[in-house]
Amino acid sequence: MPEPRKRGQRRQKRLKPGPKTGDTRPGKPGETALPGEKAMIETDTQLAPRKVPRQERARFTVECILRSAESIIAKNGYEAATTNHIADVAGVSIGSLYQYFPSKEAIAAALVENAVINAADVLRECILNQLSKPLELSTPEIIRQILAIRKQYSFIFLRLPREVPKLGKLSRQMTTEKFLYNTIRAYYQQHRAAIKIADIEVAMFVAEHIVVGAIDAYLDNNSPVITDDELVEQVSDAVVKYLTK
Amino acid sequence: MPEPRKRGQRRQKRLKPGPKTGDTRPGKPGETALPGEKAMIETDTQLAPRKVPRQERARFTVECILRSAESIIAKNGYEAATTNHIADVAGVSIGSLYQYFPSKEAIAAALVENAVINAADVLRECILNQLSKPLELSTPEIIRQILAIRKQYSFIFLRLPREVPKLGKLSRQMTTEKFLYNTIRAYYQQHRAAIKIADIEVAMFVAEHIVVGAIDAYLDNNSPVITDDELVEQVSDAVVKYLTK
DNA sequence: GTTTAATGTGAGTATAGTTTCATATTTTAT
DNA sequence: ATAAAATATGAAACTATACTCACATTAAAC
Repeated sequence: MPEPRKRGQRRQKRLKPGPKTGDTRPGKPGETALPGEKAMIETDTQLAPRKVPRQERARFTVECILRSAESIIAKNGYEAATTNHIADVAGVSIGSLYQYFPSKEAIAAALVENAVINAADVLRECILNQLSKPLELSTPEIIRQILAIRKQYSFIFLRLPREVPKLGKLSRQMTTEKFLYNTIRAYYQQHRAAIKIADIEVAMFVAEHIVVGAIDAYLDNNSPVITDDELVEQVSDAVVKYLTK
Repeated sequence: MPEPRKRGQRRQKRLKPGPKTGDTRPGKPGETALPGEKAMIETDTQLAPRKVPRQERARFTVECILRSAESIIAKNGYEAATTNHIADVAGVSIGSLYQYFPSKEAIAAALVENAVINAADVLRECILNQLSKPLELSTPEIIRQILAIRKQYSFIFLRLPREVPKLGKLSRQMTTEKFLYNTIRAYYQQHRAAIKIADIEVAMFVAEHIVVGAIDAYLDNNSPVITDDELVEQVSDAVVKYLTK
C-alpha cells in the first residue's frame, strides 16, 4: 500500500514555468494576464475569476488550467471535464484551480470569453478588409472566415453553449451584439444601395442566422452531402440573393 | 416527528387511472401504449424503455411520468427535473418510475421521440397539402408550420438537445433524415423545373438549415427586431430566392 | 536573514441526485 | 378461492464530483 502523501506536500514538478528564466517578476499589479480577463464576465460574481495571478508561475498555472480544460472539453465534452481531471491534466492541484476559478463554470466562461474576443477580432479585420469590394465578392470571403473560425473553436461555439446552459446565450450574442455590431452595420451601410430589404436590422438578423445556422448545422453533422467550399459558395449565394434580388 | 412509512406502503391515491372504468383489461400484450414506443430508440440499451406496461394502470403511470417530466422540463429545464421530482409531480413513486425507465435520460429520450414523430406527422401533412401550389405560395405556409411546431415543442427542440448531449443529434437529424426525407424530396422534385440549384441534395441541405437555423435563433433570443409574421415572410423570401433566382 | 505575501497542495467534506431492492398491493389466471 | 404475475412503494444505498481548508512551499519585501 503506497503511503498517502501528507497534506500540503508538493507533487512532481511540471515541466517548466514558461520560457522565462530571468524575468520572474510579475507585471504591474492589476495588469491583465489573460486576454479578455477584464472584459465583461466580471459582472457575474459566479463566473468572475477569483483572484488575479501576480507572479509568473501563477499566470503559468492559470494558463495550464485553461489549456487543460480546453483540450479535455474539446475531446470528451464538458461532462468529462471534471475539475479534478482538469487539474490533473494541467499538472496542478485541485486547490490551485479553485484559487483562480470560483467554479467549474467559471473556467468554461473564461474559455468562451477568450475565444469570442479572439474570433471577433479576426472577423472584424476581415470585414473591414472587404469593405470596399462589392457584396458578391466580399460575402464569400467573410463567410469563409466565419466557417474557419467556427470550425477552429467549434467545441466552444457549438458544444459549450449546449452543455453549459448558463453560457448558452453568451457566445452567440456576445460575438455579434457586443463586439461586431458596429462593424457589421457599417458593412451593410456601405452596401445600402444594393440591398433590397427595407429594414436594415431585419436584413442583418436574417442574414446572420442564415449564415450561422447553416454553418453550425454543417459542423454538427459531419455533413456528407457538401464540402467546405460548396457550403461557402451556396451560403454566400443564398445571402447575396436574399439581400439584393 | 411523523412516523416514517413502512416500506412498500401505498401513498395517497392519484386522481383516477384514466377515463376507463369498465374496461380494465389490457390491450393485446405487445401492443404499443405510447406513440412511437417501438420506433428507433430501442436499439440503445441505455435509452430503451425498461419494460412494457401491460395493464391500463401501468400505461397511465407511464403517461403521468412523461407529462410530469414534460411540464417540469418545459418550465425549469432538464436540471431541475430530478427523477424524484418527476415522480413526485406525476403522483408516482420513484420506484415505479424506474420500473419503466432505466434512467433519467431515457425519459428525455421518450419525450424527444414522441415530439419528433408528432412533429413529423404534422409537417408531412402540411407539405403534401402544399404540393400542388407553386414555390412562392407553398414555402411560406410550410415555414409557418415549421415555426409553429418548433415553438410548440421548443423545450424539446431547443432546450433538451442542449442540456442532454446524448440527445443532441437525435432531434434535428431524426426529424428530417428519418421521417421526412422522402416527403421533402418529393416536394423538391415537384418543383424541379423552378429550382436553379443543380444538385437537389445540396439545395435541400442548405434550404433546410437556412430555415431551421433562422427559426431556432429567433426562438432562442426572444428576438426584438422582428415578429413571427415578418420572420416567416423573410425566411420564405430568402429560401425562394435561393432556390429559384 | 527574517518577515510577509503569494502560491501550491490534496485528503477530506458536502451535497445532491440517481438507482436499487425488499416488500406491499392489485390484477389476472386457474 | 388461490396462485401467479404485474405493478407500486420509498427508505436507504450508492455514486459522483464540485469544492474547502489547514497547512506547505516559494517568492518578494524589508
